[in-house]
Amino acid sequence: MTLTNNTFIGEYAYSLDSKGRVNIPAKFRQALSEDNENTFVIARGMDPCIWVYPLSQWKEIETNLRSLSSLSKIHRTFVRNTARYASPSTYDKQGRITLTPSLIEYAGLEKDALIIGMVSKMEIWNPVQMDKTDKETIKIDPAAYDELAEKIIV
Amino acid sequence: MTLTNNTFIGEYAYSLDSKGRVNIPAKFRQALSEDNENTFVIARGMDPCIWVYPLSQWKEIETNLRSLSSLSKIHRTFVRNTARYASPSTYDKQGRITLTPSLIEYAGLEKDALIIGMVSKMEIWNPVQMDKTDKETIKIDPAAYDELAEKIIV
DNA sequence: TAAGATTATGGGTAGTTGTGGGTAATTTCC
DNA sequence: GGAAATTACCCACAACTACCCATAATCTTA
Repeated sequence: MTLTNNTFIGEYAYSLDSKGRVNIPAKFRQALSEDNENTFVIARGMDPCIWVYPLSQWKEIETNLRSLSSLSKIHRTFVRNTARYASPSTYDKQGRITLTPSLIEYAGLEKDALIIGMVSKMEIWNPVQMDKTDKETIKIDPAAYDELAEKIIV
Repeated sequence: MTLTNNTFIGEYAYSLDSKGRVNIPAKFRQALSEDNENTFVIARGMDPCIWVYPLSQWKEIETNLRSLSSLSKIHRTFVRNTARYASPSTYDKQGRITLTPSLIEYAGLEKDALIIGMVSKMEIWNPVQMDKTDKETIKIDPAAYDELAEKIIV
């Protein structure tokens, strides 16, 4: 099956092994374009989860970060928080990446890992935390949500 | 007969086999344009059913999703909810696509599957659920319904 | 109406994928 | 500089999925 380059959709349940490795879904690996050199960049998500970017996507973020001024405190803080916990990770012959202890702790990962395709990147969640976040979603303004749906969904 | 490209109308009754496969009506396969590479994208419908998009149609949705910002919580939630349950599925030599267990459960599918043409996409229903939903339709505001009908029907 | 083509459904098999663990190379720290 | 810990790379196996073939029912067409 042909997938769009560097596009990730779907949900996958995998497990984290004792060495801190998780599988990257085969479909996601196949979607990676050549210039990514089998490498992802893992970082803190805005939600309590890990964000996983294809290398090429992360490079664009780096370019954007470069353009921010070090004179502005809010810019400095933003750059620091973004760059600080980011780390490249190449997948092994079995298709697994190794997560850093710091990110595992941040996302509260234990045995189970839920990998979610977010189109331009993917997220790794503790399923328990994902459930909790799902339930909070109900509190989101339904009018704003519907408005979005109307714009996006065919 | 030649149908308009990527346009689906009519209703078909098929069965779901033990491997989670359903037939795509031959007419619908014939209506698919070449650039779809014999592939559909299945996703959660707004009603308790499965939505089936031609690949090209889904790509438009993906493009729209890409334009949303990860800094906005409601945008993130929307992207996640949309992409999470979506999955590409190419039909096999017999014209069947494989549904994911998650979507089968969501739509409450058992043995029978009702495939409904929705013009730009199709829907897969459990016939029992479809009946139930039909009966609830009566509760829809008849004035609003008529107003729509006047706009659309020649 | 009869023969051929197409369509719907079932099941087998080879290749792929997910998961665990082992070993060698590298790094860290005293 | 050497021991301990960490990391990167490799192999093995079980489970699953995609692909293939078979058959029966239906439709098409001459």
